[in-house]
Amino acid sequence: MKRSIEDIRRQELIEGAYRAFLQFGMDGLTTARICKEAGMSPGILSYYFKNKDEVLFWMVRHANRVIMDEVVERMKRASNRWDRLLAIIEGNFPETLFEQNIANAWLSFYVASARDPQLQRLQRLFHRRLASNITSCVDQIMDDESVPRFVATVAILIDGSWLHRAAAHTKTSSVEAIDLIKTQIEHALGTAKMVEMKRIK
Amino acid sequence: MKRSIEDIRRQELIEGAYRAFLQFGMDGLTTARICKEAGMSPGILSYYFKNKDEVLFWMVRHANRVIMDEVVERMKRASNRWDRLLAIIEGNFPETLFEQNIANAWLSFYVASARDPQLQRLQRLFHRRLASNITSCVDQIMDDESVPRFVATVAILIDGSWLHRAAAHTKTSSVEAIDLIKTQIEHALGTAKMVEMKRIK
DNA sequence: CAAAATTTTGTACGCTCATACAATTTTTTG
DNA sequence: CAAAAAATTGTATGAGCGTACAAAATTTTG
Repeated sequence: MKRSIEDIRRQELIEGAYRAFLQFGMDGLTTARICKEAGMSPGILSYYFKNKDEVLFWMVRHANRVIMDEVVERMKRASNRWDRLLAIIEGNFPETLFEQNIANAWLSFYVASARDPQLQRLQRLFHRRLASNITSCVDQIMDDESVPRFVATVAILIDGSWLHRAAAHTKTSSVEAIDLIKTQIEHALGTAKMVEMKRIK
Repeated sequence: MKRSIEDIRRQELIEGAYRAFLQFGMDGLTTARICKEAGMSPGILSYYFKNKDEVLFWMVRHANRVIMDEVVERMKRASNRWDRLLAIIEGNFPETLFEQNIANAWLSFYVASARDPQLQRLQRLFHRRLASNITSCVDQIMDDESVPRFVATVAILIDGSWLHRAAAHTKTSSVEAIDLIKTQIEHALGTAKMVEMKRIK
C-alpha cells in the first residue's frame, strides 16, 4: 500500500513537471509551479523527492520516452532498412510535439545539461540510442569508417531542425521538417544505396 | 570629455559581459560577475546602464559582430558565388570560437531570446542577415521557389553543428564541421549548379 | 473508537540576485 | 586651491526561489 501511494504521487509530480516543462522550459520550472501543476501544495515535493533536481531528472526521462515511443511504434511497422531510417526521422517529429514552446523547452534542457552531470548523462544516453538506431540502418551498406559521419549528419539535421523550430524564423510544420531531412539524406546516400537499403531486412 | 569616459566604461562593461558570456552563458551572467570581469565594483552597472538587460543586449550585438567580422573578412576574398558561399560557412566556424563552452553560450542565448522580445529581435536580425547572404549566392542558379528551402537547409546545418558541438557527443573540430556541411551542400546542389556558381561573379 | 502512522499543508529560513542610492573618492572648473 | 561636478564604491532592500519542518488533516491499525 505504501509503495502504491508513493509511486502515484511521484508519477503525478513527474507529469506535472513535464507539463510545466513543455510550457516554460527548464528555467520556468519552480517547485511551486510543479506542485501546482500536479494539483498539490507547494511543500509536497520535498516529501516525495530528495530535491527538485531529482524530479527534473525523472521528468526528462519521461519526456524522452514520449518521443522514443513514437520512434519505436513506427519502427515496428517498418519492413526494410530504408523504412526503418524513415521511422527514426518521422518519430523524432510528431505532429503534436513539433511546436515552438516545446522546441524551446528541449533547447533549455540542452543548456541545463551543460552544467548538470546527471542531465548530461541522460543527454548522452539519448544520443547514443539515436546513433545506434541510425547505425543499424546503414551498417550493411557502407564501410565502417563512413558510418559515424553519416550518423552525425542525420543527428545534426534532426537537432538543427528543432533548433530552427524554436527560433521560428519561419513556421515550419513537422511534415516540412521531415521532408527536408529526407531529401538531404537521399542526396547523401545516392540512389544505389537507397535501393539496397530497401532490399535488406 | 563626458561622452568619452562614458563610452569607454560602457564598452568595458560590454566586453566584460562578453567574456563572462563565453564562459558561463546567459544564465551565469550576474551583474556582479560582469562588473568584476570588467574590473569595476558591483554597483557601477546601474550607473552606466538602465539595467542588466540593456548590457546583455549590447553584449549579444558585440558577440555577433565578432562572428560577422569573420564572415565579411572571408567574403571579401571570394571571387565567385561558390567561394562566397564557402566564406559564409567557414566564417561561421572560426577555429578559436568553435568550442564547447562558447557553443553552449550561444545555445543559452537562443533560450533566453524565447522570452525576451529584445533578444528575439536581435536573433531574427542575425538570421535575416545569414539568409540574405546565402540567398545572394544562389538566387541566379535556382528558381525563386527553391531558394528558401536551400537557405533553410544551410541554416539548419550550421545551427545543428553548433548544437552538436555544445553537446560534445564527439569532439568535432571546426574543420570537420565545415567539411560535413560542405559535403551536404555539394550533394544538394549537384555538380552542374556548382560549376555555374564558380562561373558567376 | 482511540491510538498510531501516514500524508498533506502552509510557512519560515536562508540564499542569490538586480537594483537603487547614500557616502566617498576623484576629477574638473573658475 | 577651494568649490562644484562627476565618477565610483559599498551596501541596503526587496523579490524569487529551494528546502526543511512543525502543525494539521487524513488514513490505518488494533
